[in-house]
Parts: sequence; C-alpha cells; structure tokens
Amino acid sequence: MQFNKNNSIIATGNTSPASWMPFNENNTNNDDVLAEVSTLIATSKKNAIEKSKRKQVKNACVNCQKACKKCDDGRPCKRCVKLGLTATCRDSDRKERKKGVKRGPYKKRQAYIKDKPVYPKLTEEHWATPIFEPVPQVLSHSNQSIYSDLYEDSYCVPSQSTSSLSPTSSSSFVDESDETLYYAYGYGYTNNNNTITTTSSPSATSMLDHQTISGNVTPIQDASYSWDDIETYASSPIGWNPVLSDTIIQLQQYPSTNVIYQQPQKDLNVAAQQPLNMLNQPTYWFNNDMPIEYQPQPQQNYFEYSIPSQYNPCWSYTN
DNA sequence: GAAGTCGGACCGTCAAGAGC
DNA sequence: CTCTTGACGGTCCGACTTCA
Repeated sequence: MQFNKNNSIIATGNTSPASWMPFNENNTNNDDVLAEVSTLIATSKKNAIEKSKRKQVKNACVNCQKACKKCDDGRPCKRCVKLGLTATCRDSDRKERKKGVKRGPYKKRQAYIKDKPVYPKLTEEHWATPIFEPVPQVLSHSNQSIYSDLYEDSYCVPSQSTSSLSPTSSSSFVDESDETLYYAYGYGYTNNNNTITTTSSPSATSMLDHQTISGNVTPIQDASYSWDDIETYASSPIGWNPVLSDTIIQLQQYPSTNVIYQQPQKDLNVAAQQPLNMLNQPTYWFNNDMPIEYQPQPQQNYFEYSIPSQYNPCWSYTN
C-alpha cells in the first residue's frame, strides 16, 4: 500500500474499509485482546484528559487578579467570599488590543514547501522481490532528517508467494497542511478466493489464525482510504496506527504490526506464546525531527526476549 | 497554617495575511 | 470568505515570604 499526498492509502482488491478490521471474526481470543486493549486506551484517554491544559476564566476579579490567584465566573467569586472581599469583587478592566501589528508570512509552511520531501512509491517490482528485505535503522540519531529517512525506507518488501503470513507494507506520510508526520502500518492478505483478510492485531493468536491462509500473498493496492478511515482505525492501536509527531509523541510498537517475519510459520509459535502486554513494548519518543529518548524496559523488551534471533525485522526503530 | 507576593508558564483571543 | 499564524493581554501555578 502507499500513501498519496492527500493522506489516502492506495491499495487493491476489496476496497471496503471494513475488510481492514483488525480482528479475525473466528478468533475466540479476540474478546480478551480487545478488552485489554480497550482498557489501555481508556486509561490513556483518561490520563490525557487529566493532563489537559488548565481552564481560565474570561475575566478574573480585581482581587484575584491582584493576587494572581484562581478566580471563577461568580461575583462575588468564591475566593472573595472566603476572604470577606465581596464588596470589592468586580471584573477587572481589560485593555483593548493593539491594532496595526504586522503579521509575518507563514514561515513554517514556506520552509516546508521549500524542502518538500520526495514521496516513495511502491511498485510491482517491490512486491515481486522474493524475500523480505530488512530496512536497517529507519530512524537513528544521525543528523539526517527524519523525513528523508522515513520516506526512503519506511515501506517493507514482502514475499511474492508461499508465505502464509505476509505484511503488505508499513509506511509513513506527511499531512502537508500542517507538516505533521504520521506513521501507519498494517497487514493485509489475499487468499485463493481473492478476498482480503487482515490482521494488525498485537495478538499473537490472530497471527496463528492467519497461518491457515494459503495461496499467493498479493499486495493490496489501488483502494483508496480516506483520512477519516485512517483516523477511525487509529482509535484502536490494533488497527492503523497514525502517530502524531507534532510535539512529543510516544510511538507504541506492537509485536505483529511493526516486526515482519521472514521465518516460516512454525517459528511464529515461539513469538505467539509471548504474553500480550503492550506496556512491555519498547517505547520511543520523538521531538519533531529527532528521536530524543529510547526507553527499552530491561527484561521486558519484546525484541530482546521474545523474538528468536533468526527472525528478521523488516524495519524497526533503533537508537 | 493561612494569606500575600510574584515570576513566568500557560491560555484564549483576534487582526493580519495567506489561500481558495 | 475561510483558515492559519503568532502577537498580545490576560490567568493563575507554584515557590517563596510574611503574618498572626
């Protein structure tokens, strides 16, 4: 799959976004996985809300303003009532804004257009490559721009056939309107009936389910997914995973979505036996262009203890 | 311990300028 | 006309000081 400049994913075959649902309907363990993931999402959202920026009143009273203390909309406000200052509790005067202040051009956007990155395109040639090709050090602490690194290297080259578990690709793209860099990755397969099934689930169980698929694995191309679709899947970490790099983001990695295996399916059992615990996944932080921190958790790093060395990650984030 | 002080981080607003 | 930017005026957090 590829991403065009309008943030659409280009893919073939079944064009219904529903075909990209991350769970296998026959997987009896899906509920457990979903429950765990849902809990984590809920916790994450709760934390985000709790950390949300403070609310300010439109106009603090003269007493609170003078004291630099929190005010409220009531007159008298709670603080003045508490301190017995009700008689003097009134809105503070506000100055009128200056007019005629020169505004600069859109500096950020101008700079972006000037240094516009080249978007990579996956071709049939790529899909025909017989083996996965590992892409080393997609991100690094080098001085190179994260953009150029990712645009050149952020797709994977899947097996042409025989594998029963092949990713379509992983990719990244930039929202040109605000220069936000996104990552998106997922897996898609076609079976002999040319119907598409997918899994982006971190659940190792669903990986095993997909081992039953046989026949040629065909890359999914020429279907267009809207940004809304991507955002829908982004709400679940087991679907698409667009990741904002706007300020500082946490890029969560999941076993079956960011590591692409070259080994035959029997070896997947090894990885499949690992517990699903997203908190155990490596954590990467980025500050706009550069990764600023790498916090693998000792003894819990998925890459360290749950993937046999013969597995060959197609791409991963390393420091 | 409560109230006062205040530096500065953070917030919301909105006019200028860009884009369509 | 709408959208984006970023300057600006404002709020109030949090550390510290003063007071009773």
